[in-house]
Amino acid sequence: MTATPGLRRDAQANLEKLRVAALAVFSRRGLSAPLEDIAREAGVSIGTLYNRVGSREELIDAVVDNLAGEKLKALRDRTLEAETPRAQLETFITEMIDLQLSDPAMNDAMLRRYPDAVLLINACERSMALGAELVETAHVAGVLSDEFTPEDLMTVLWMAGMASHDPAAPHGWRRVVDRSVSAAWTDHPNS
Amino acid sequence: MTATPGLRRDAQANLEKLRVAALAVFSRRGLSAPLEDIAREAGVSIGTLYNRVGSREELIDAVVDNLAGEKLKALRDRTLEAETPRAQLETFITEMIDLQLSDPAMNDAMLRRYPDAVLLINACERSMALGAELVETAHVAGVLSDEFTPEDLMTVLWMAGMASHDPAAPHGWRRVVDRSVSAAWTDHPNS
DNA sequence: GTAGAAAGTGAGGGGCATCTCAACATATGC
DNA sequence: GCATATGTTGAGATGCCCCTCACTTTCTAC
Repeated sequence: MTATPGLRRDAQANLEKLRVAALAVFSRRGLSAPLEDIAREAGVSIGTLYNRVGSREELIDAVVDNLAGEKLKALRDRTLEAETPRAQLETFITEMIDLQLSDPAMNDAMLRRYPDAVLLINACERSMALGAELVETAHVAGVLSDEFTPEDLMTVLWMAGMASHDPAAPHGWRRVVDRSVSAAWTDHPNS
Repeated sequence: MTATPGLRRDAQANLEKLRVAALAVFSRRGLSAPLEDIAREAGVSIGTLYNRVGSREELIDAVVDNLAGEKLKALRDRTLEAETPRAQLETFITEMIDLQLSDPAMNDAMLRRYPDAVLLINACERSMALGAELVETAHVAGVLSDEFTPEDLMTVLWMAGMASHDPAAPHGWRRVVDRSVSAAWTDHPNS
């Protein structure tokens, strides 16, 4: 993809193998998976991993597009397709939670573990900014209580993230999350 | 306290020193504090710690009364002093959250880390059973929506626990927690 | 071809915590 | 007193994971 110039051909290839492996391992086991596993899956030594990417954070950033970027972009698109401010915010929330549920890496991302993975954090911030906009739009449209702030949205998503991969979380966490949002609507479902 | 018979006098004393140290360290740093630190604080070697108590879980259970039992009992008492079902449940919730906020060990306990610390888990279960009763009493009294189940209470407390010692938690988590409860009342504050 | 720069390798060192065990100490019963 | 069962000790083994670096291999430009 992004041919890094001044990199020997084998190094380039290894970097690519590492990207592929990192993507697979991160997606399966989350962003805290042992780097040794990624090197092994790439068919490369741990030393090479460190030669190519200086740290876990850089490795994350090297795969951020496939890891999170695309998914968040798709989420944004589907969100903006919705017709009403309410439907938009609802789409945003449910899809974000689904993402967290289905993808341990996305979950780690949204929870800001690895705050030094700059590109990843940026991608998350952008999504959160969209979320905040949707909240404000809903306020202006008069369909969402002013009591429900953008920060409340962050909280609700944070909670979903924490719950979604904790076996000790109460089974009914989703009820509470859903209700926290649905209680804030001030309209009938189609405005 | 509980003189364990068939234990030599010095061993008995060391066990007591370990209890004291464990209580202090757990309270300060949570139930996952290194056992070496507890041994050091007790003025005893790590080997002795393992001789006296076979594992972290047993050590937790050995101090469970002072660690959680008393506090939970006090909480129960203050809860039952309240005059109305609503006031009782409110007391229970706010005091439980305060406990989690102020005491890392209580937090670990309520979150069921260390599920093998049997006595600790029992103590927590008892508190949770009280919470569930209060919810049901409030239902019967007609002051709490039937939509708010005992499991919702667990969820809310779990969430508070997760948030209270996570620096990455959104600042406004308490808003959402409080609202999840207050939205469920069906009366005016004094029934 | 070949030299020399670039890259690959993986054993090993470091951190952190758990847990063990052979050598050493002491309380207790006779 | 003294034998001995009972305790204590702490260095070191184990388990994870991170990261480095002296040595080997491979590319590539000439």
